[in-house]
Amino acid sequence: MHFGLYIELMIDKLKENYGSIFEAALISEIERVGIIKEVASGTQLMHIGQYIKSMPLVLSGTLKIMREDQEGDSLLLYYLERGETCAMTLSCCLGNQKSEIIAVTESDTILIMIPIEKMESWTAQFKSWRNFVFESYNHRIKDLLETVDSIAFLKMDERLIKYLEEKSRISEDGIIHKTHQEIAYELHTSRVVISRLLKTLEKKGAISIERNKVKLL
DNA sequence: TCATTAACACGGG
DNA sequence: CCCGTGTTAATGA
Repeated sequence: MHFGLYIELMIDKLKENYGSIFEAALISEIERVGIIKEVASGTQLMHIGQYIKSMPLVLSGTLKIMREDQEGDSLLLYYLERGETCAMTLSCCLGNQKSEIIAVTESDTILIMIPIEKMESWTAQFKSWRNFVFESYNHRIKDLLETVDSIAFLKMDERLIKYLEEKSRISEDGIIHKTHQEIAYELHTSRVVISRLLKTLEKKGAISIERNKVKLL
């Protein structure tokens, strides 16, 4: 593909996703300094302890933001979709802190990376940017609280249902393309439990199960 | 009581 | 055969 045409496409995507919230001057600033990055599904973008040099704007695809312990066990915190950015990145950038989380692409994803030096000047210069950052913060904290509630107060069967609802909302065809093992990994439990719970959900008629597939009814 | 771990059988690709 | 799945038995919180 011709490179100039490719850039044009990305700019279209940028306007499509952010055009309604950012003023034109800010959009062209993003075009000028942003670095477009295409990432294949299943790639780890962020590691614990890594310093963050730029912040991502999601143009297409989905990222999952996860917590990880020393043994490498992990837990899903929330998803990032197109039109969103990562609040953890923002707090890391502002405090020049190491990352507390990991980010993995859930599908093929296109990002625009914004150098963190721009953060401060844009916050002063563009009202829409300021709003975007604040709203992003609010949204992420809301998601995070929901996850905390879910872990603290819900049993695994209810957590699984919530998880399936969230996943099918994000998925294009409404089908969750995951193995029981992968679901277990994200909910931080064992495959036996997921298999058993999915089986009972199927018997209740809430879902249908195929190999590598779960569909909500 | 319910989760985890290990183990095994079944079956589709 | 390999992998995902369904199930069970033993053990522990």
